[in-house]
Amino acid sequence: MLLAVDPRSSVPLYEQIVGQVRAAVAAGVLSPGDPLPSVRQLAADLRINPNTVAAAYRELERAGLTTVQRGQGTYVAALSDARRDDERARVGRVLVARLVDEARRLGLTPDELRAWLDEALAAAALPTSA
Amino acid sequence: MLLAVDPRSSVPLYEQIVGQVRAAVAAGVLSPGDPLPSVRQLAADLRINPNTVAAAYRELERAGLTTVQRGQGTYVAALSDARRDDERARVGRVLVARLVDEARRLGLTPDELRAWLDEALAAAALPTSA
Amino acid sequence: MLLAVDPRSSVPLYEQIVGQVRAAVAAGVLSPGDPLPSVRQLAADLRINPNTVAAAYRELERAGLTTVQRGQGTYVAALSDARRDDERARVGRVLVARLVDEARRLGLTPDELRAWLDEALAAAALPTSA
Amino acid sequence: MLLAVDPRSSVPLYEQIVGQVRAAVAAGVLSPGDPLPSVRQLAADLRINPNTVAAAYRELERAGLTTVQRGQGTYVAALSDARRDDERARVGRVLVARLVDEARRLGLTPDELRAWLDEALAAAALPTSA
DNA sequence: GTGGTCTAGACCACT
DNA sequence: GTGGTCTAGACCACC
Repeated sequence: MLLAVDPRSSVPLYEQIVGQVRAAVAAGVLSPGDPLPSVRQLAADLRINPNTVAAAYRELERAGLTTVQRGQGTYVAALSDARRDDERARVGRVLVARLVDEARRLGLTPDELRAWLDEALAAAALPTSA
Repeated sequence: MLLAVDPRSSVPLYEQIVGQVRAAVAAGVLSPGDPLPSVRQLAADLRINPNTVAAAYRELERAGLTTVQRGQGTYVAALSDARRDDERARVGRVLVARLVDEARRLGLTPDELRAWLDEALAAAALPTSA
Repeated sequence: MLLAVDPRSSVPLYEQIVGQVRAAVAAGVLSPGDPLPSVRQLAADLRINPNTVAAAYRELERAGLTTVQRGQGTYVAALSDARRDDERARVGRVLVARLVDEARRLGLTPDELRAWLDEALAAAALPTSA
Repeated sequence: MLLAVDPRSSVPLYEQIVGQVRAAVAAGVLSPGDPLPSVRQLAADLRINPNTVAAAYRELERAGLTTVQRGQGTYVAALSDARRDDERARVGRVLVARLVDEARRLGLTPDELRAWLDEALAAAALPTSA
């Protein structure tokens, strides 16, 4: 099971799905031509309404990340390298924005966030360049 | 005028107010015992609905940043103690660690993360110092 | 009443609404800051389900043609001149595509279409340049 | 191979087939009495579902372009008479007039319309001559 | 079987 | 009051 949703999150279910597919495409977990689960199948797996899955798939299709073969199913679209980099950046920005949003609620300061980020990066030993 | 809101922001008006009061307290612009403007006064100044200001004040009170003197008004509460700061830092580090963890899976670089963080902080207009 | 839909058309109701708002914005009938009818009001006027109107408004908002003021309503967004020209071209292309689509079903040829277009343009005496 | 289809086009497969047969008849590539490939043969050639081919043949038969000899196959019908051409032209002119009418309201120029028409014709791959 | 559209009705957050 | 989300269930075109 590639996808999972948290019904208690304040993030809408369909946005959770969109975000996870976006992330999977950006990370290369999903490649062009790969099929997505059918609307009904995914809805059954996630125990949510098919319309909710359909809303997520519609958004992915409009964003150009998937193509729909009528009567066949939904597939990951071919993306140019530049487009895929855009996706990667987009997903990254969303992750960071989520952090900042939560930090705002907690009253954390930018300096604290930057310091903690440097700490965590050092600990995780991420590659220093793309 | 200490406070200002942007009605077109996606951040709820009442959270904008909460965040700015939080920042003012953290920055020492507002000190324990200082009065906040009355709900009606602030609503008139910001040209927003008094209910919205009241919602913000309610959240501040719940968060322990202010105390309400019935019939008198709202005042900045005594600052939370050092233990509360520790807790804040712990939560913050967890949030940042989660971001770094997800970023690693996506192959994002530290430089990208730092740049996006600065972007998001600028957009959110968080207080610039503790 | 600015908007009208044809329930017998094969074009989805929500796309009819989107198309008409797009056209109204491109033609300057709707200007930045103008309010759109509320979702419920328009649904009642058109005698369709509010969800259908909401789907149209959601698409307009994602396309950047409208801004939503939470709790207030939906308004036409400010557009750059370039963006507005893009809209105009987009609407024009949609109109032409609709013609070509119908022509395809009828088995009309490109030469016929071009000849009839020239005829109709001469009859209508459209301005010869923008 | 006379026919080819694009499974990723938004034009239904069966309509692609119908349009191509129509074009072939109009262009004289197919003459009255000529046989069409069998449903199964064409489906195999195009690697699509025989039901889809059958749907296309059904529409051609309904449109009067082909006749079905039970147990024998499908053949191109005798061409429709001059009156049918007149009717076609009448409908075509109405469609074009509608476009020009709407274009005038939007302030579109003849040059733009002609350019977009050429674009759309190229994209739709209509037959290039009657 | 696939996805697409629409209706109906519910609940929510925000103003 | 406003729009946003979700469920349930229907019907459709296409393969």
